[in-house]
Amino acid sequence: MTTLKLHNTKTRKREVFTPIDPNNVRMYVCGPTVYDRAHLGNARPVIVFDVLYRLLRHVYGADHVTYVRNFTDIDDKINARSAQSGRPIGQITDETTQWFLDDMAAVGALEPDHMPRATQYVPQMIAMIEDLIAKGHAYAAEGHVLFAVDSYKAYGALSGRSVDDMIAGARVEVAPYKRNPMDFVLWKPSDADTPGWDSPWGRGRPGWHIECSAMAFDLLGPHFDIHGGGNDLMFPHHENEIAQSCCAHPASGFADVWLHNEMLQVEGKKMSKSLGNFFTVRDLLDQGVPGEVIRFVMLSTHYRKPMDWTQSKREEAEKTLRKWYALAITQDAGAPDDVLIGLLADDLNTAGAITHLHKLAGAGDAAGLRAGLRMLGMMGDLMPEWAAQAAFDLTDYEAFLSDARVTAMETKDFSHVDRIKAMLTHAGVQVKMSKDGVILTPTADFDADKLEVL
RNA sequence: GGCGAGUUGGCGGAGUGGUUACGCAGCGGAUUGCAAAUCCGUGUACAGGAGUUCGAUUCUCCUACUCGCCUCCA
Repeated sequence: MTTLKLHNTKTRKREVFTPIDPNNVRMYVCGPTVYDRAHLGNARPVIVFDVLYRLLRHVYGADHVTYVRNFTDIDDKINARSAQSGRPIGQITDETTQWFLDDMAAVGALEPDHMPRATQYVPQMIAMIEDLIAKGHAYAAEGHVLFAVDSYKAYGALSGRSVDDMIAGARVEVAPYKRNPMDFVLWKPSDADTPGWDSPWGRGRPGWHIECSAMAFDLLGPHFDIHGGGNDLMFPHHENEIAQSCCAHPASGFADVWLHNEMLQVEGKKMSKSLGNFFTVRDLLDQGVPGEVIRFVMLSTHYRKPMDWTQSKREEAEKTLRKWYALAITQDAGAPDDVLIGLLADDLNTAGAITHLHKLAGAGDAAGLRAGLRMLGMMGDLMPEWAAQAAFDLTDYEAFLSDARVTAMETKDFSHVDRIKAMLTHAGVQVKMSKDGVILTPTADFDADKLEVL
């Protein structure tokens, strides 16, 4: 069996992965808060953990992996969006959830086995909060319930911070009802205009962190294998999840392995609305960037390194995929080879895997290339339309150019041929002329309108 | 200030205690009416300093720089 190694944030080491139960390898990844389109950065963890999901299924069997990714549909950002737009919350979250699923499918992500929504797990959250209060790890105050960080000695272990350091950092919300400034909210009261559920502490809504703890517990149990997410979630979200779950289920240990992907940048800078380089996955798709190109670019950088989205990477990825698909389509996929699996098993070396695909392509191994592409979640059973050679019927132009060329061969006057060629090139058509004839291929820049001058 | 990640050739990006990936671009050649495409060949790198070692880009320490988090942002 393949030995899987993963970099565990908890220990800051690359460790051999040993599943708790090889017949049911369990993974939880923090999903989106559904209030708007997913931006490109949101796609990174989805794609990274999708590769891990595929790898786990490959190693342990498709029926022996349980992957959970939640939808956070209770959140003050959603409430704010509703108040501002006047639209009902349910409408916003339903719509946004579907957008997310559509966009992630477009970048080749498989759907997880379970996609729980926070709104469906409020009773479990309340039960967990009650349990934490009963065990002395939480307290109710002024309609809130707060987690007492002093009650959990290991608080801060994941992110390497001590409570004292964090208080020294001083940017914590101080509230009169908090015993310790670092205590965080498990439950908070809702006014009449805010969504709320009845609870022992009055009508209110859960805090963000308890949502994930409760859903993970309900679907995966108190002790499971892998918990993933972006490294910006490490603190406070994941730290708080650990505190809640470990205190509610002291003997369990929660997740064995913590995986965090690095952030995404755009042309060397953090993506932000103020810099004007903010865009969504849908924006790219609408611009005609194929989902597989997005996926390819994402996978070309190791998940624990900052990944820079640039125009040149996008173009290079598209060029490479076109070339590979043309070769891979000629044969059915075999099984992915051991070298490729070995690379992925080594802490998800997707960049190394792509290099390996370059080698397979260079060797003309169509079946191997196709299997490798499939393993990485690219190229299904059919040639993707965007990469197909004949996206536009150029046969008339081929005949036209070919005739002109035959004439030119006799007259030795190639000026007419050169003019036609220049126009075709200008329209984004690749012109290949050889002894065998003329072949026209549309490129990424193909623009049919520019052909009309002919 | 605290915590963490990173710094590899023109660009992107792996990896390794000794033999200098890979892709793109470049250069040379084959081919071509000219090109393109293709094929063949080819140059350039491990932030700086100290240490460990027979030997370090790879291990340890220090410095510099970059980035992220410390505010319910993946």
